[in-house]
Amino acid sequence: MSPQQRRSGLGTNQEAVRRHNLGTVLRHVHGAGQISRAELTSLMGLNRSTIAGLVGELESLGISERATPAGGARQGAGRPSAGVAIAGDGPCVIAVDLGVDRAVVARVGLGGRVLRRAQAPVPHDGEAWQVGASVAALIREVVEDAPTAAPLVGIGISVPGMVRRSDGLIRLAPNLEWHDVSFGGIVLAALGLDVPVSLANDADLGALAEHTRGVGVGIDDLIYVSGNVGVGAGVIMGGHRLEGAGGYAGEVGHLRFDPGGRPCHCGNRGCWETEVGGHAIAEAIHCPPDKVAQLDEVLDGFTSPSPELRRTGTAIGHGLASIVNMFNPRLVILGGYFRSLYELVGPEIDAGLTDRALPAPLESVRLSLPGLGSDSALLGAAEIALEPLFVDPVAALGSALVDVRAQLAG
Amino acid sequence: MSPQQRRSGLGTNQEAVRRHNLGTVLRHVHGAGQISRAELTSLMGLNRSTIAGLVGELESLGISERATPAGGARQGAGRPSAGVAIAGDGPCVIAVDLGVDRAVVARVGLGGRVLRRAQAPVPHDGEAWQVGASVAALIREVVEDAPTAAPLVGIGISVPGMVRRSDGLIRLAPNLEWHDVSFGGIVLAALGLDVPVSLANDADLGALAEHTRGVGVGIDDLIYVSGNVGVGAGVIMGGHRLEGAGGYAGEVGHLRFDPGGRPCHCGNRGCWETEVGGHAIAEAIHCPPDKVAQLDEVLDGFTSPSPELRRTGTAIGHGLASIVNMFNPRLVILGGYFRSLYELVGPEIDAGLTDRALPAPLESVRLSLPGLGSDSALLGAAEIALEPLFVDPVAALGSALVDVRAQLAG
DNA sequence: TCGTCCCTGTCCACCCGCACAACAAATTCT
DNA sequence: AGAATTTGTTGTGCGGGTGGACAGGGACGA
Repeated sequence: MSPQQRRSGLGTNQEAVRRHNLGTVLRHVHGAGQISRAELTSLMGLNRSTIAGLVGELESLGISERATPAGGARQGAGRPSAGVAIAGDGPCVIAVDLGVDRAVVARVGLGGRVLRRAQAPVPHDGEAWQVGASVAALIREVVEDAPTAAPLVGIGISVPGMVRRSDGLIRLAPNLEWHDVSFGGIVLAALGLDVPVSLANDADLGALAEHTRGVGVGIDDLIYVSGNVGVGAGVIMGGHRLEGAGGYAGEVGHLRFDPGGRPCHCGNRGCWETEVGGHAIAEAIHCPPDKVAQLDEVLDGFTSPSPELRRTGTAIGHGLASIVNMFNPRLVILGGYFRSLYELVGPEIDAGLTDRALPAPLESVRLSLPGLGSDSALLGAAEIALEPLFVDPVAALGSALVDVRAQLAG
Repeated sequence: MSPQQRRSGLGTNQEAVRRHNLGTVLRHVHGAGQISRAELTSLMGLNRSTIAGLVGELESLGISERATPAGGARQGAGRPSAGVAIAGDGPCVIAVDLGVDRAVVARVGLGGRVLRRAQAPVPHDGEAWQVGASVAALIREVVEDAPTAAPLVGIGISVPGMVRRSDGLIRLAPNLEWHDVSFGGIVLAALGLDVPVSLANDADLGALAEHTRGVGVGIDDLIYVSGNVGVGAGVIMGGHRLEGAGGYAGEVGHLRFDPGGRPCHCGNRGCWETEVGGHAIAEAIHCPPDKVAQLDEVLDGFTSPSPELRRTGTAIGHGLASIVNMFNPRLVILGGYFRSLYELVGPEIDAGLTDRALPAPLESVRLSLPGLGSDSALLGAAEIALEPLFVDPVAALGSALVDVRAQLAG
């Protein structure tokens, strides 16, 4: 959601104004990590005294605290502006990055600061409740050292599959072999807690995180293409997540690529994924099938690309061209094992894209590696969990969980 | 733009609240044509007295006028609510639908009412200034009988090509053979006027119009696929137009369809357009190439589809499947000659889509014909010209042109 | 070292816009 | 016809952003 949330046709009353302004201040603090009141006034276009009031409210809510004027970048004369910093025991969230072979869990505070992290392998044929128990154990671990005063706002979970927007149901996670799994409920049950849980697709969250604090800061039209066994994309257009009717937008893996190509697990032939998906690449580099989940590590061991890999690079570029034609992004971020591939066959990918994309969309697009490394999805999960805080800080804190440690013990 | 315009990170003051609420009231009046104050209060969630104040301001601006309680649908007891209707000599806009072989121009008032229309053929090899002069003549015609009091808010132009969002430059209109044409400036120069001009792609405007007052009312995720010699799409996601970095989003005609297919004018092989574009279909039905621009009329003469046409229908369905997978729309509207085709080979299109789309996005999508017939793009052009009125009615009226007739005479 | 300049934080009165309550008006239901 | 119901109108109150006055705090120049 954007500073102005997307309501359709509603009016605005002054209560909503306050909510929005308070949330926007917090969003700026979150984005910058630390920011001066003077910057806030110029960014938001409000009066000094108004900003003072808003900042005061955030402080009394225990979200932010006054900081000494940021030592570094002093620009001109005049009284230095007091900083607004994120409170040490301010609100935090749990972020979960569920991968095909491992789960990463982190406690994350405002500003995207990872306060503590833990991870564990996930069995290949694990049932959802087993994985849920394992994730719950990791959550208990990262909550262990949380300050008593720090409220837990929610849990965000990144999923390698299609997640229904309306209720967070995992419709299909092919590489976990899950169908219609209510993973949020499973984790909550395993924890014995009741906090807001948000789930979303890993590529969508990668896009969100890169837009908030990665290479995509300030770029309002970007796509994060993720290679994680399957191929998917997260799309941000006009500064907003592209979700689609059900939340399934961005399924670029099943773009028609070559009608005479290999059969795909979706039932068709020659989907893009059959050419550039994890299994296709594993085959191209003669990597054993059981190592597909660690494909990025395997690829990092390569120093020079084989001809097969070069051909794969071209195929990636050709697929990206369709994506660029369809969405006209300013930035395409290559995540997952595409990250390692871009190091190896970058020129082939670039050439494939340049060859097949239309001139107009091509001239404004740029390819890039993720700015957050392999943490994009994890930090994106933190972002969606934090989101309610920016829509209505007071309400979000009201429904947050206080003293999580005690709650988990009891 | 939505009721809440997309500003990034700005604060809201009460002046903005008033602007927004006034614009939102007007948007509702525009959408419904006529609406009661009571409906406005419940739609916008504001107090009766606030709505009364807003409606009063619209009346004093000469935009709306008080109407007798809508006779038809009386529901319960109680005093009937006074209606808000669009003023007879209220603001209006000029809408231009530039086609490959003809231009349609209309004067359109709020509520999407076409007050007067005119059209003329456009020479196949016309230069931009010639077409501009012809459009200017049509504009003079439709303005002839405009009430003196009615202010002209702007001109909206639908273009069969790629339009740069930042300045409305026509980057490429392949079937007009235009490159980098500043058509807005040309028309204004021919008129000797200075009013706001907005240009956009015809498919984008088709989507917009169908979303506002066609089959897509209330559906926030839809795609309008337009067949007009070339194939393009207009995308609305989350209630907002999908524009992309440069404004070129939705170029679905150059999706990779069959790498071994026919060469496309874009330089590649086997773009979707080479299978389902105007020229391909003309060939399939043995229609002479110079009649491609009137393909819809030719198709309307058919009663039963040939096997070639059936194959084309399947190809359309397969292409739509890629689009549905990428965007996950709730509604796909088939415009241009796809409209006539759907009457002929609807089952083949449906089957092609069902065959190739993923189950999750497929289950919520529906195909449909345009609700506005062949006027979608024209009414969409009116919509973008009216847009400033909903963002800030007072400001838009301030910069509108009064007594256009006199201005054009002088 | 001191004074000036410039910018910022704080406090105040003020204005604007929405909400709320009370009353009048208009229609339906009994 | 009277009660019930819903809406328009009016006046008052309240919340929230604005703007000015004043004080605080650092940079720069003399």
